[in-house]
Amino acid sequence: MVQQAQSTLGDVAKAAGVSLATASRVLNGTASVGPALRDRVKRAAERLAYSPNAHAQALARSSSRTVGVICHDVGDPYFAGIARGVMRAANRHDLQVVLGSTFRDPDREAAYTSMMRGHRVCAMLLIGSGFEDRERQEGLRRELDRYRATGGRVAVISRHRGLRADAVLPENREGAADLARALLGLGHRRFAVLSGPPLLSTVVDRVEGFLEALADAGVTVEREDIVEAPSPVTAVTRPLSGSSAAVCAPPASSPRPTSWPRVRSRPCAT
Amino acid sequence: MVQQAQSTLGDVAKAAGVSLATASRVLNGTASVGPALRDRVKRAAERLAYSPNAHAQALARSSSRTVGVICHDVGDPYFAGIARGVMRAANRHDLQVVLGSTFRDPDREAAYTSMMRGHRVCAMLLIGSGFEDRERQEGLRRELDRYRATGGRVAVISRHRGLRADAVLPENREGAADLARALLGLGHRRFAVLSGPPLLSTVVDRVEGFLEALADAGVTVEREDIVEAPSPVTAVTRPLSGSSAAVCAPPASSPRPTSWPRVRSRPCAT
DNA sequence: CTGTTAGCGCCTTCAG
DNA sequence: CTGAAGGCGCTAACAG
Repeated sequence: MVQQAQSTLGDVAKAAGVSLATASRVLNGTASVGPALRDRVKRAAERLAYSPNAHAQALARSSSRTVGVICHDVGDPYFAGIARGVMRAANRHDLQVVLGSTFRDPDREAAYTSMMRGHRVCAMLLIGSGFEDRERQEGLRRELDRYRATGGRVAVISRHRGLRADAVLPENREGAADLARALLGLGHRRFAVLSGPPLLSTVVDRVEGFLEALADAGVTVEREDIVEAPSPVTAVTRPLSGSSAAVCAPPASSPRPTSWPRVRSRPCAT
Repeated sequence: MVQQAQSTLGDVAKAAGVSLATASRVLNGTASVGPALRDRVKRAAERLAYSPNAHAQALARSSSRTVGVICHDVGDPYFAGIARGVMRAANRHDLQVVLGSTFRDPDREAAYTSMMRGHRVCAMLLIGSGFEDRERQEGLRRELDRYRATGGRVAVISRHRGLRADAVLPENREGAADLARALLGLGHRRFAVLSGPPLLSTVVDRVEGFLEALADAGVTVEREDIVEAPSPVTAVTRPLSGSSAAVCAPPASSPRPTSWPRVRSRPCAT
């Protein structure tokens, strides 16, 4: 099979015997064009199997209707569920979506953000726990600030540490504290904590909230009774989210108890 | 906050006191540049928070490392799982992914394919059952053929009807037939079929396979005993895949029995 | 209404 | 090793 070249607007215009501008106009409905010409253009476009080059358009218009979505892992039901909502919204608003799965690698996350900045996405959505990594976190903040400085919008879910952005935040710390208090109320006094990888902020938050609430009641947990699962639990049919092994908060992907998680929506001052 | 303009390669070049070409070269590592200039360019780029415009690049290079993925619904564990694998592969090969969820709307599917053609993705992946719709199916075929004619690669999962493309195909018909025979072997003689929406090819295939196997044994199913769930079953915590209500094949998202599904991988002659 | 003409931001020969 | 210039495909003023 021969690799034909994609036909361009110029080709269409020529084939229709009109100017480039006219062709562009009818194909975009930008301005009214005589029925005769319009018809010829449309016919030519169809005949040449014309498909407007989105890059050229984006460049010429210097804008594009695409948003970037970055999550830890679309395969995770938690993220998949959110992604689903994003896709529905995208459909509704006729937006394109470029997706990134970091697989919980902070470097990959950084790579994605800059790649999306390069793509000039009009908005960026970061979903999932941040990382406990001073330097990288700082780098991310800078990158996002640059992005916002040139008109980009960024929103985050479940991460807040030093990111100036619209955010929806599950109250991990509070939720874990509630759990601790509930357990205390039941009369328990000795605890062990099975937590997730401590490089995830959400994990740290939950453990801290849990321990603090205990501490307030004069209960302490032995260091050795806090065990950290090095990575998401995968010994199940479907991978669970990063912190699913944390006993101090239900897995994000489990059915949401009536009162959990409490979510705080924090708009970002522009 | 003021909406600053993104700085361009030109800006960087000017700030570094070099030509556009040189700036381009150091930023792309395309050719060797004197250490002095190289340093000035890099510094300028950093200072200006330069981010190469991907669209401009794609246009100039007339190529881009992005692939398109279209599925029925990323929120569905079945598709989420596949998407996960796609993302991993994309990461490995440094490919960008633009994602589409059709929510089982054939029109939206068509919109996505042409949108991705416009984006000049280097490959397109269609995941999930096709639709039983002569006309639309034909339209899709034409669109994909045009895409392939200009160098595009297309692969499909779980759909075959008249699409010339690399494919991995679960053997719905055969699997359903197997099930029927197994049931017959158990001594059953009266059947009812709870199936999915009949506009999905996979559903039709399964039902047909099931009924045919029964027919071969001289067993028929009353028309009224074949009930079609109009849409995917959603009365569960997580949405199941389109055909999950079909009794003649396990839901795609359920743990895979040792011997199911049988998958056929059909490479596409180029 | 229709055509001409600049760019959009970057890459890439082609000379020097 | 470095710079100048043409072009990628399309849009958006401007003139007719």
